Amino acid sequence: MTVSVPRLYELLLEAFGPQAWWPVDKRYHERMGTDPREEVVIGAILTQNTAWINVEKALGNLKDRQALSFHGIRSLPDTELRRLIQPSGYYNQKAHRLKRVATAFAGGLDPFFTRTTLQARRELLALDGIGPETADSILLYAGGKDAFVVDAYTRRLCVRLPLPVARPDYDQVQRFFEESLMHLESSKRVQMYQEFHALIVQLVKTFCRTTPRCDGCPLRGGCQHALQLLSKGTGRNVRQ
DNA sequence: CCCCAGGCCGCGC
DNA sequence: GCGCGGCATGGG
Repeated sequence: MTVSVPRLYELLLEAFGPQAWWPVDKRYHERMGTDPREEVVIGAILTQNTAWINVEKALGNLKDRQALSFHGIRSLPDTELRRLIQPSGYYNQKAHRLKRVATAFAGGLDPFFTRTTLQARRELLALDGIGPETADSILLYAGGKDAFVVDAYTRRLCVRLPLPVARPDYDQVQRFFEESLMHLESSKRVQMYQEFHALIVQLVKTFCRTTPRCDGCPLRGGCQHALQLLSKGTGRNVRQ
C-alpha cells in the first residue's frame, strides 16, 4: 500500500493542523522599518545543521543589537557578528556566509525576486555557503516561489514509508514531490509547499525520529516501517 | 557519556 | 561522481 502525496498532505494537516511557518517577528520589523524576508534568509543560513532553539538565541542577539537585517549585518564588525551568532554553532563559517549574502543583496530582495524561480535559484546556489536546501528555503519562505524544500527529514520519510522515489538524493526527492503536486494552481501550490515542509518537520520530530516512535503516528496505516513493527511484534529497535 | 540538530564545502579516490 | 571529515553549540 502506497500513500499518494496529496493524501499524505491531507493526513499530516489533519493530524497537526496548520503550522504557520516560517517564524518571523513582524512587529520587530515594523518598528525597525526592516524587511522581514531578510530575517528568513538570515535564519535559513543560521539553521544549517543546527537545532532551531540555538538559532533563536542567535536571532535574539541580532535583534537586541538591532542588526537583524542585511544592512545591520553589513554594519557589524566580523568579530562582533561572530560573537552574536555564536550560540547557533559554526559561527566562523556562518559569519562569512551572512556577510556575503548581505552584500550580494545590498539592493534589497525586491529586484532579486522578480526573476524566475530557476534563475533566482541558480544565483543563490552560486553564493558560497548556500546549498540546495538553504536556497529553496529562501525561495519558498522569503520569496513565495514554487520551490519544494527537501531536508534530511523529508528524505527519511521517503525511505521509511517508502515513497516511490528514484533515489533519496535532493534532486530526485524534490522532483518527485513537485511532479506529484504539479496539477495545482500556482499560488495554491506555493502555499501547500510551505505548509507541507513544516508538517513533515513536525511529523519527523514527533514520531519519525532517528529511533522511530510509531505509537500514535498519523501515517501508521500506510508506512512500511510501522507495518514491519506490527508483524515483528517487538521491533521497536529496528532502524532504517 | 553519547548522539543529534531544518547543511555545506573541500578533499581524496 | 561519490564518500568523508570538519565546522560548533546546546539539549536530551
